[in-house]
Amino acid sequence: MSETYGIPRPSLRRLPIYYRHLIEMAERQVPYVSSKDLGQNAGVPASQVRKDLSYLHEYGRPGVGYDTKALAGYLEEFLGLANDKEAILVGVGNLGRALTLYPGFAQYGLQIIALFDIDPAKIGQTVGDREVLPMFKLVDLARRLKVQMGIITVPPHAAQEVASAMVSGGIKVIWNFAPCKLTVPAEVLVKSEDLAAELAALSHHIMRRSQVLAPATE
Amino acid sequence: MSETYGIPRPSLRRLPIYYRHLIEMAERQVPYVSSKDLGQNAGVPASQVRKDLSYLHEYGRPGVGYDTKALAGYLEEFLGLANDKEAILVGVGNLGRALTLYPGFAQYGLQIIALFDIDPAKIGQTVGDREVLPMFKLVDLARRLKVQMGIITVPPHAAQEVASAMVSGGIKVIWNFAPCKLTVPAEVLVKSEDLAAELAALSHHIMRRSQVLAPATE
DNA sequence: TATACTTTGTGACAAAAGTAACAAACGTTG
DNA sequence: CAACGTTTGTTACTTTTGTCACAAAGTATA
Ligand SMILES: NC(=O)c1ccc[n+]([C@@H]2O[C@H](COP(=O)([O-])OP(=O)(O)OC[C@H]3O[C@@H](n4cnc5c(N)ncnc54)[C@H](O)[C@@H]3O)[C@@H](O)[C@H]2O)c1
Ligand SMILES: NC(=O)c1ccc[n+]([C@@H]2O[C@H](COP(=O)([O-])OP(=O)(O)OC[C@H]3O[C@@H](n4cnc5c(N)ncnc54)[C@H](O)[C@@H]3O)[C@@H](O)[C@H]2O)c1
Repeated sequence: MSETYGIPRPSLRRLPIYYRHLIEMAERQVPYVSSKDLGQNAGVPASQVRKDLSYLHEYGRPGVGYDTKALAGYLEEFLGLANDKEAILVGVGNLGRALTLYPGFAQYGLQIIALFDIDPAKIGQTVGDREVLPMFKLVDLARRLKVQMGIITVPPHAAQEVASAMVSGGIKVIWNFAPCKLTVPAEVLVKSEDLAAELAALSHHIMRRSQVLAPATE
Repeated sequence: MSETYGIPRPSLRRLPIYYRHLIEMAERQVPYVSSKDLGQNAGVPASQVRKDLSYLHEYGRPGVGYDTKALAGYLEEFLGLANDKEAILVGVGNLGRALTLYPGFAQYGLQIIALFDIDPAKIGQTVGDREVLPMFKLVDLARRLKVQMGIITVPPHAAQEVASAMVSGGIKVIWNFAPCKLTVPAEVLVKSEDLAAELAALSHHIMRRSQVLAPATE
């Protein structure tokens, strides 16, 4: 069962897309949004949208659509976007810096409250108001501040040790950008973002595409 | 049918993970790798690995496993990782810079051959040996060099116009990091990496987790 | 060679996800 | 208010994906 307290995983992952469209529509003062609308924006059929929303228990009005603000508010609550979520980020390299400086995450309630690195040259530097701290402070800080999320942007060979430190610090959710497998206790959730793997899958498409399109002899 | 020339999409996306483990094992001179091994590394059951590999037509040896180098080589060919794929990247901000400077993509055959931005302050700058070019050069350059992939790392409000320019330049595959929907002709493949949406889905888990774990009264 | 292990490939089955269809609900228009 | 178009919630169905189980194929050992 890949369910997550009642809602299938693929549905859950579509909700933020709907949410984003609703916010946009709310800004434009559009009072109602239809499943057709939401579907076109998300690239899924309207029936899919209705099914996804039926897992939640917020209802729309036949002939009209969904109340824009009400549904946006409900999704915000369901996804916990209004709740503040505090995170630490380890590995202040190019990617870590980009994630730290990205303002979009704050709109979803994420606060990156501390940065860590092993490189003495980086420790003490400031990135977006936050100072880069040495690794030995990680476990204690995470524990003291009850940090909810850990973001890993170190090279893969260092990722496991960072993950273990986060676990020691009581962190229960890890967002991992290093291309490797992490071993953690069962109660810890690891979500990996493997961009290189996505690229490799895309690479296959590019090949097949040029094969199909180039020798147009047939 | 979400098949991709015979192989289901989820299987295709697991292949790079297997590939990575095989490369590691090859470096350690391990001659054979079993489906159990591959599965543990990828976080899927061994039967899943065998099924995925059965879509390709490279076979393993019962009682032994898969020939490490042979399978790695076959996956490399199947995924087209050895083929050079030329890409342009538009939007040399924090994320664009990180992607440009990341050496890992080159291992998968990706060459980012040109950078573009609209900001006069960035045009002419150099990022990892590549000069940032003005937007008006995009279409012509893409067409002349038969660029295969476009990478979009501009703010969402600018993404559609960039995508359209890429299409005009004959680009057939777009890797989009802006959190928005892109409308392109059917023959163009868009793969979107929506990190904020992933975060929002994670946010839901964090909420549910703290609810389940904190009030342990029941 | 016989026997005791491993491990593969696959076909049958189970679960999950997506699609389509439609009655019921609603608004609008004349 | 009746007729018509729109849109919902849900059910039934199809397709896709994942899991399991096992015969067959291989290795190792005595
Ligand atoms: N940059 C990208 O576009 C990109 C794309 C895909 C994947 N990734 C992955 O993301 C991760 C980070 O990539 P990057 O480009 O930012 O790398 P980077 O080399 O720029 O940064 C890595 C940082 O981690 C620090 N670090 C190394 N070992 C550490 C340790 N044991 N503890 C704490 N800090 C440590 C380094 O000092 C450095 O600051 C890598 O795993 C990479 O494979 C990056
Ligand atoms: N940085 C992150 O961690 C992160 C995370 C999730 C999503 N994103 C998305 O990735 C994209 C880039 O993020 P970023 O943090 O690098 O932003 P950024 O503001 O640092 O960089 C954006 C760049 O795009 C350029 N640009 C703007 N309009 C343009 C146009 N019309 N044509 C060409 N170039 C243009 C800007 O000059 C700037 O250099 C955004 O869409 C953002 O939402 C970023």
